[in-house]
Amino acid sequence: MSTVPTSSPHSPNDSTQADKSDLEGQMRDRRRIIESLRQSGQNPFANDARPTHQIYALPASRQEEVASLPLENELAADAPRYAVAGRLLQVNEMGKAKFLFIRGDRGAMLQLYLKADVVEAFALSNQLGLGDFVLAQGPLFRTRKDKRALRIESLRLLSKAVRPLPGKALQDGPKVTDEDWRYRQRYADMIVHPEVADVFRKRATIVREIRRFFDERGYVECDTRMLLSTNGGAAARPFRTHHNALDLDLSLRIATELDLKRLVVGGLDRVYEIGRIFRNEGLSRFHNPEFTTIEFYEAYATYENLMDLTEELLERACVAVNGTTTIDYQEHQGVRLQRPFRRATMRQLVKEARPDAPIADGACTDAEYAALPGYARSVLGDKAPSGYGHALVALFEEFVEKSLVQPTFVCEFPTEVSPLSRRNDRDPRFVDRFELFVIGKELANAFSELNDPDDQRARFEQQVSQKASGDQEAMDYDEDFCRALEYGMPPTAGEGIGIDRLVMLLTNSASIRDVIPFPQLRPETTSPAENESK
RNA sequence: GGGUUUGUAGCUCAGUCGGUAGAGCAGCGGCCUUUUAAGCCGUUGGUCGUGGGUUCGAGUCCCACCAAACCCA
Repeated sequence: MSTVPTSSPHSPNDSTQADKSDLEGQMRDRRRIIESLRQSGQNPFANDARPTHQIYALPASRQEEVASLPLENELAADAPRYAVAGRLLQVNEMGKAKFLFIRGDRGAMLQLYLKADVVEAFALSNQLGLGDFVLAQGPLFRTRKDKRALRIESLRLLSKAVRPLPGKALQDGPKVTDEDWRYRQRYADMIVHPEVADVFRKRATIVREIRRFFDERGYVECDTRMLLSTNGGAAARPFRTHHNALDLDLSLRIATELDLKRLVVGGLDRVYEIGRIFRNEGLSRFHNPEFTTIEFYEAYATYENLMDLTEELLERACVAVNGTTTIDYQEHQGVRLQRPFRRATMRQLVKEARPDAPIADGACTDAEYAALPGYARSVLGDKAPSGYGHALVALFEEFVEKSLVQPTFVCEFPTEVSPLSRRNDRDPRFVDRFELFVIGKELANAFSELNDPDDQRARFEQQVSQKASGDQEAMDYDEDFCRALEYGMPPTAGEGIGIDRLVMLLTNSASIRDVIPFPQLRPETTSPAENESK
C-alpha cells in the first residue's frame, strides 16, 4: 500500500507536484479521506449496519405511484422510515441541500435528499465520492417535480471506493468505449453499464428454464468428469494438464457426451448435464475456449423425437426472457423460434443453393456418391476434401450455412463426420443426425446414438488413423467406452446445445464475450518494458 | 496467418496545410435549501500506444513494433 499522507484531506494542492497522473491524485485524495475518517473514529469499511429494505422493494417504485407519497412539508412525524443501502453514483448539490443518487440490487435507483441542518450527515456527505457505498435512513416523500426521494435523517458510509469510476454512470451516451478495458475490468464496466448485468440475469433465467424443462420430464442431472485421460465426444483439440499424485497426463473435457452415455448404459434412461467444456482453439465473436453446453440423452427416443423436444425447449426459453417467440438478432429481423422449425437434409440444402451440384433428388445414388468430390474440387479448389462426406459438408459450410437465418434442422449427416452417430437403416453412408442452425450458426447437434460396440470400435479406429494423418481434432480411442457399450446401451438419442450461443441469440448479443462474465483475453501487459522484450 | 480501422487528460472526443496540445464530463475550490441524471464562476490534470526516421520544427509525414475492434482464412 502507498504511504499514509499526513497532510489535511482538504488541501489537495500541496500534492500536485508529486502527482504522477490525475488518476493517482484522485486516488490519493480518496485515501486521505479514509485516513481522516479513521482518525475521527469512523470506519470507512463498516459492517455493522444493515438496510431494512431493498431499494427495488420500496413503495412508489413506479412513477405512477409517486403521487401517493406526501410532499416533504406534509410528512407526518410517524411516517415510516426506511434504511437503504447502495452505491453512490451522482450528486446534485445546491448549497445547503443536495440530492444523492444511489443504486441498489437489481439496478434499482433511489434519490436521497439531504439538507444542511442534518449536520452530521451533511458533514459526512462532503467526504463521499462517486462509487462509495452508503446507507441512508429516513422517510420517503414526493419532490416538487413529482419524483420519489428519501429524506436523509442519518447517513453512514459503508465502504469507500478508493478508485474513481471511469465515467459518469448515469449519463446518457457512451461511457467507456474501449472494449478491451471493458472485458478486463468487467466489475467496473458493470457499474457504469448496468445493461451488462441484465444479460447475465437473462442468462440465469434461460438456464433455469432449461433445467426446469428437463426436470419436469424426469431427466436426472449429473456432473461428470472434466479431467480425462482419453478425450472424445467432439472434434476439437483439448487442453492438457497433469495430475501430480498419479503422475498422469490428463486433458480437460471437450464434450460431456461419452460419460453421459455411460450413465445411460448404467440405467439412467434420461440424463442431462449443464456444464463447462474446454476447447483449445482460437477466439472469435462466437468462440471462447471455455463455454457451457447442455447435453441430454433419452433412451428409446430417436433424433426425430429430439427435434420436437428442441422446438418446445427453445420456444419456452425464448418466451422466458423475451415474452414472445419472434425476436430480432443484430441485422436479422423477425427470427421466429416457433414450432415447427424447417427440416431438410444437408444434401437437399446444398442442392438448393447449388442446382448444378450432382445431387440426386431422392436418396443418394452411387453416381452422386462418386461425382460429388470432383464437383467440390471444381467449385472450392484445392482446399476441397476428397471423400464424399467431407466434400458434402464443405459445400454445405461454403454455400448454405450462413443463409440459415430462420431455425432449420439440417438432417442426415455423412457417416465420416459423425463417429458417434447411429447409421441410417436405409443408407449406412449417412447417420441419423441433425444440427439446428439459427442466424447462420450451429446451435444444437443431435443424433440417434451409435450403440453397436463393434461399429463404435471401427469408428474409433477411423478416428485414430485420421489423427495419425494429422487431424489434431480427431478423437482418442476410448476402450472403456466400447466396453460400456458391450454391456448394452438401449436405443438412445442425444443432443448438445451451446448455451452461450443460445443466450447470445435470445439477448441479441453480438459477441460471446457479452454473455460470459470473464471472457478469455490476452494477458494484460503491465509495462512498456515488457512489450519491448517480446 | 491476411486485410481494414483505431490508439491524444481518469472517461468521451476535437486537433485544419507539419508551426506553443484543446473541449465536455469526472476531480479540486467557490455560489446556490426540491435537483433530473442539475446550473453558474474558477481551476488541477498530457512522455499524444512504444521505438526509430524525415524535418529548422512531428499528435500530424515515413518505417517497425505493441494492443484492440471488425472482416477473411
